[in-house]
Amino acid sequence: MSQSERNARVRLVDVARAAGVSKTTVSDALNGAGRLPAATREHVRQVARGLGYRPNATARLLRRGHTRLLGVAAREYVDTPWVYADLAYFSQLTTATTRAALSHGYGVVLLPTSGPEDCWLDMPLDGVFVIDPVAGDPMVGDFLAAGVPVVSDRRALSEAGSGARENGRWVDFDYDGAARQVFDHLEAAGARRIAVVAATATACFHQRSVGTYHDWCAERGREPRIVLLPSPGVQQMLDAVRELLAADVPPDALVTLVEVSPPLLLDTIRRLGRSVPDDLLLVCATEDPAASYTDPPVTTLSFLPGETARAAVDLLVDRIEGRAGDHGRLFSADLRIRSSSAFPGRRPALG
Amino acid sequence: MSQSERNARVRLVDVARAAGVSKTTVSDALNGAGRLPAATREHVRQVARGLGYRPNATARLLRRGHTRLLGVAAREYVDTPWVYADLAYFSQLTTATTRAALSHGYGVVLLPTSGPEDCWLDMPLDGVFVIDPVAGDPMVGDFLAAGVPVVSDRRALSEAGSGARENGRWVDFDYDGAARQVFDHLEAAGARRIAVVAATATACFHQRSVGTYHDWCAERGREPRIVLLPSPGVQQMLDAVRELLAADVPPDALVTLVEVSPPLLLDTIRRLGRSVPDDLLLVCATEDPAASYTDPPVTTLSFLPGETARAAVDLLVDRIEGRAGDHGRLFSADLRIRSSSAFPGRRPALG
DNA sequence: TATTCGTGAAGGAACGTTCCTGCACAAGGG
DNA sequence: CCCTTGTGCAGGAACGTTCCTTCACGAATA
Repeated sequence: MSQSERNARVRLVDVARAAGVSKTTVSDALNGAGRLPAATREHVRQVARGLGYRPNATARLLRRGHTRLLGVAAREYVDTPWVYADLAYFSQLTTATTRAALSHGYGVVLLPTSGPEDCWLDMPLDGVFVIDPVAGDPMVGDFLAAGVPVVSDRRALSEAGSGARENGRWVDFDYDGAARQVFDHLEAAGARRIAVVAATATACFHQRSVGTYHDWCAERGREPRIVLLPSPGVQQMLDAVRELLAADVPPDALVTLVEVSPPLLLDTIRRLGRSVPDDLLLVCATEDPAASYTDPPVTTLSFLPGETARAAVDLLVDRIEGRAGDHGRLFSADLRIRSSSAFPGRRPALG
Repeated sequence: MSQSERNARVRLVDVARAAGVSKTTVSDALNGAGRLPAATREHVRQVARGLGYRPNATARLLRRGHTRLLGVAAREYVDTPWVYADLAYFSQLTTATTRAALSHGYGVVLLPTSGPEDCWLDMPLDGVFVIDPVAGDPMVGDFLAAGVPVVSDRRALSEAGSGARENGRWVDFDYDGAARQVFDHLEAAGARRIAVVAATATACFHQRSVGTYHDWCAERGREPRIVLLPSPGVQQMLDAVRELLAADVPPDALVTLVEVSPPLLLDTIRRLGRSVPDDLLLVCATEDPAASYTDPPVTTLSFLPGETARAAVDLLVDRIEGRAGDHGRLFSADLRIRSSSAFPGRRPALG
């Protein structure tokens, strides 16, 4: 008795027995369905409340066929000692994804990026948003094969093959265009020796931006100046900047592709005896709102985590709920020009 | 035919039929259970692979009785237009929770903090971490009543009543002690006019710290100086600091309880013509690692999101998996003293 | 030769819901 | 008085697994 009492949750049939009705009646009464007189409905509810009945979520799910749960995984930095969510971009992306999902009535599951093979398939998901998949990502293929709708980038979906056309949707970025926008702007502002700080990750954003930078330099016969960080981290980042500025012919413009606190970077540059924008133009790829409150305000390149997440979730939910909709969305990064990247006298309109 | 073909996922029985065996055999073959000769096992696996069979996660869950899914909800800012996850503390807390959960083999669901009543009970969770519950929080009570183990703070659990002793575990903070530590430190460093910036949220950390500040001032016959922000936000925060420093008799120490970028705050103070720590001692409650890289480095009060999350998840998983374990953990905030809060000549040992 | 034993595999209950089908009964129309 | 219609509710299938029980059969033992 004490055994069954201890861990036996009260079920629908228990309520039915106690109320002297069938389980159909209980289910209908609690869900507001069926043809029941108010009296019966109320009576059943009383009994259910009295017994402390709570429906079993899993059983409901099985019956209903959907879980209203969306998975999110940032794959780019799989198997690194540090965690993607520590980066502002991913943090904002997951936050925005959560918000968007909730507005559609979906919960969000943060997925393991590593673990036993196929372990992600154990989660009862209605759809998945795979952020920055690695090349030939098995996760994308696994979910598509399991019939779970996926939003990821276009390349990953086409790699995954069959099932992708049916269940895959994509959200892509024009990384090349974004990088060129930055370099063109700096050149127009007078920069001739642009330096770039990026990370050596598999991060396709970094890889492609660095590639674009090489192309851009080659087209102009310039020498590329790049520092590649093995890992993100405040100290590594600042050290890289110190090293760059200590060169015999220091750069006259700096582009940071790795996340760094803009006011901190500005502070560091100041301590090195340089002045922004007089000695050095500065553009930061960052999501930190602090950039617009510094002196001078810092020009930023944002990858619009909020918009991206919203689009991804909309695409996913349309697919899940069987509505027609776009097959993908192409985003362009948002370059917000501020004083840190305009030489005095030729500042752009935007202060 | 095309209808059933289109959306009918291949099930265990389909594999069984195709392989000419029973579902038991298929289940055993795929799960490595039962007494099967290697030949049969391999044959079944071939057929399953050929049909593209993927087990249904929900059905498994129902059978197994557990989902290996943990819920996380930050309740403090329920029904505010902005989202808790935008704050560094909560962001780090959820990240750390995710990491800890994954290390135990659990996924994490970010829960809606608002929505139709009881909507959180629709999620198939093995346990829940309710961060900063509001007074008389229904979420804590609902989960406990549904037999779902909960980790939250001690007060919320005792309010929730029955079921709490059995299924509840707690993680508490010594807010009062932390606040006193800060004020005592500033007084020892020579401060006589301490100002505090906090938020008017239901945030128990802010409420209690402000209360402690009042007590602390009363004990010394000092006049409390407090600015309460209606909402967090970079602009509001900086405006509050400007207002404080513009007073006829400006404060000689500043304690910020709301999240703000330390280098940005320092920058703002500098632009107001004040110097840290000469004119103003500074202590920030923040999780931003940038604090130690500024000039001067900023004294911080951290609420140890990493440790808190790890402890909460350990407590939860112990309970779920039926292991004995602690009933709770009390944390004390981590005051890391740096140069920003030491008058020249009486700097503490820690640089 | 009759009995045990171990192996290989099938059948079916169970998990806890939802929902389709159907029955009994009362009221109303012909 | 019979047939229809509608109401109130019960029974049971289904969702797709896992796993307990049973069973057949060939080999080894008495």
